[in-house]
Formats: sequence, C-alpha cells, structure tokens
Amino acid sequence: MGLTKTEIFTDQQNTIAQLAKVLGHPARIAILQHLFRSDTCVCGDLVTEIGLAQPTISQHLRELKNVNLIQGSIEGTKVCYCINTEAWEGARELLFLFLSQQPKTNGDCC
Amino acid sequence: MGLTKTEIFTDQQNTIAQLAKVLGHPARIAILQHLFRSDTCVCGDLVTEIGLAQPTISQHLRELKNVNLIQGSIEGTKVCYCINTEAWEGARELLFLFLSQQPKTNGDCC
DNA sequence: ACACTTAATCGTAATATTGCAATGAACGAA
DNA sequence: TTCGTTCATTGCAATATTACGATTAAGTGT
Repeated sequence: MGLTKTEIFTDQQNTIAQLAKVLGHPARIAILQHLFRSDTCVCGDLVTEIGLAQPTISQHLRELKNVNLIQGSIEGTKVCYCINTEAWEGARELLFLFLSQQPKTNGDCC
Repeated sequence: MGLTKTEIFTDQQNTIAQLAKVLGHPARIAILQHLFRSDTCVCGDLVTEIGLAQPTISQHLRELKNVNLIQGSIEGTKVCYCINTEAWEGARELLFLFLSQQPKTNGDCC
C-alpha cells in the first residue's frame, strides 16, 4: 500500500533505513558532496551546479534537513547551507557499524 | 514526475544512491541482519521472523538480489539465501569512502 | 514605494514503492 | 498421480517520491 510498516521493526532498523533512504537519491549525494568540497557554505548555486530546478533542489535540501544532516542559515536574501558535523558523524557511526557486519561462515554458503 | 534524472549525475553518485536506496527500508535491513546472524543460510523463515507476508518478503529479497548484496540457491522446495560477501564488501568500501568525508572547515559555518 | 533577487511553498502530473491476496511453478512424499 | 510445501509472480490498491511551473514571502537596493 505504499506505506512502510515501521512498527514491526526495531528503532535501530528504522533509523538506519531512514538515513539510507535519504542518501538514496543521486541529487542528495551530489548536494552533500558539494557541501563537503566547497570551503564556504554554498547557497542556491546548488541549483546551477546540479542541473535541477530550484523547487526540486529546495525539496531535496529539506529532506536532508529533516534528518539533520545539513543546516541552513539565512544571509540576506540567500540561504547558506552546510553539513551538520555532529549529525553527520552520528550517521557515519551508525552506518559503519551496520556495514561492518561479516558473515560468520566466511565464504558464501550458496 | 516520480522519475529520477540519473543522466545528470556521475556513475559514482548513482551507484552510491542506488545502494543506499536498497538499504532504505527497515525490512531489508532486518533481512540482512538476519542473514548475518544466522550461521546457516536461512530461507523462507524470514517470513515468520519478520512480520510481513510472503510475497512482500519475496519482493524485498529480489531487490537485494538486484544489487547483488545477496544470492539464493534452490534446495528442493526451499530457497537458501545468503550474503554475497564480495558484493557486500564492495558496497561497504564505496559507502565508507563517502561517509568518511569531512568538512574542510571543521566546525559548522552556519 | 517600486523593482529585483533568492528561496520556500503550493499544486499537480508522472512514476515508484509498499503490501498483500490470488495464482502459479517446482519439488518431495504418499 | 495427487497432495502438501515453498517460493516466485501477477495484479491491484494505497501511498510516496520526483520534478517543475506558478506563486508567495522576505530581503536588498533605488
């Protein structure tokens, strides 16, 4: 029905999935990479940098903000976005832990 | 339009996003965790383990197979699934690299 | 006040995802 | 063969996502 049954999973599973979901779009990957690369907090030149319309970029920025990975501050008519270092490191920690899992039987069994 | 414009992004960005997208559902996280935990390759008892209907689990398994994270082999009437170690390590590498990024200016600038 | 810039929001269209009942295909056992 | 088990596939309904034009809100400059 298009609706995820979050209630049958653990908080940890839901959190990992929610984070991964936000990273699950190339535009948001590109936005994050751009924010990491550019020393200064770039603003809406993400629109020209990435080839999507302004409302679309704004929507992606909101999703990144929703999980706290980025934050923005208003500078006149512009808005300055940057990585939320603390949240980013938390996300990294959580995903590292999940990705570090290894099969007990090394060597695939099927 | 519900259709991602993959053509305007790099292959790397698309690959990262595709992987993250597959990890972006708690059921698939739960399936992977179960496959890691259980020494033997479990089969359709994922259905009882996780509380979703059999067709739903089957669908999630297919998505995990599509990106090669798991593989299955037929054992009589049952199907035995397990982690594809090589692909898993490739995914880990790629995501580790992305997650390891750090802002140049340490300390958020906005 | 007026024009201009920037970015969020609204509304909408197209497509994707999630979940399941029903069905089908493949195998083992009686 | 027939029955039961296991899992994939099909078809469908409900919801979510992606993208953008049009508009709005807020700020700057003249």
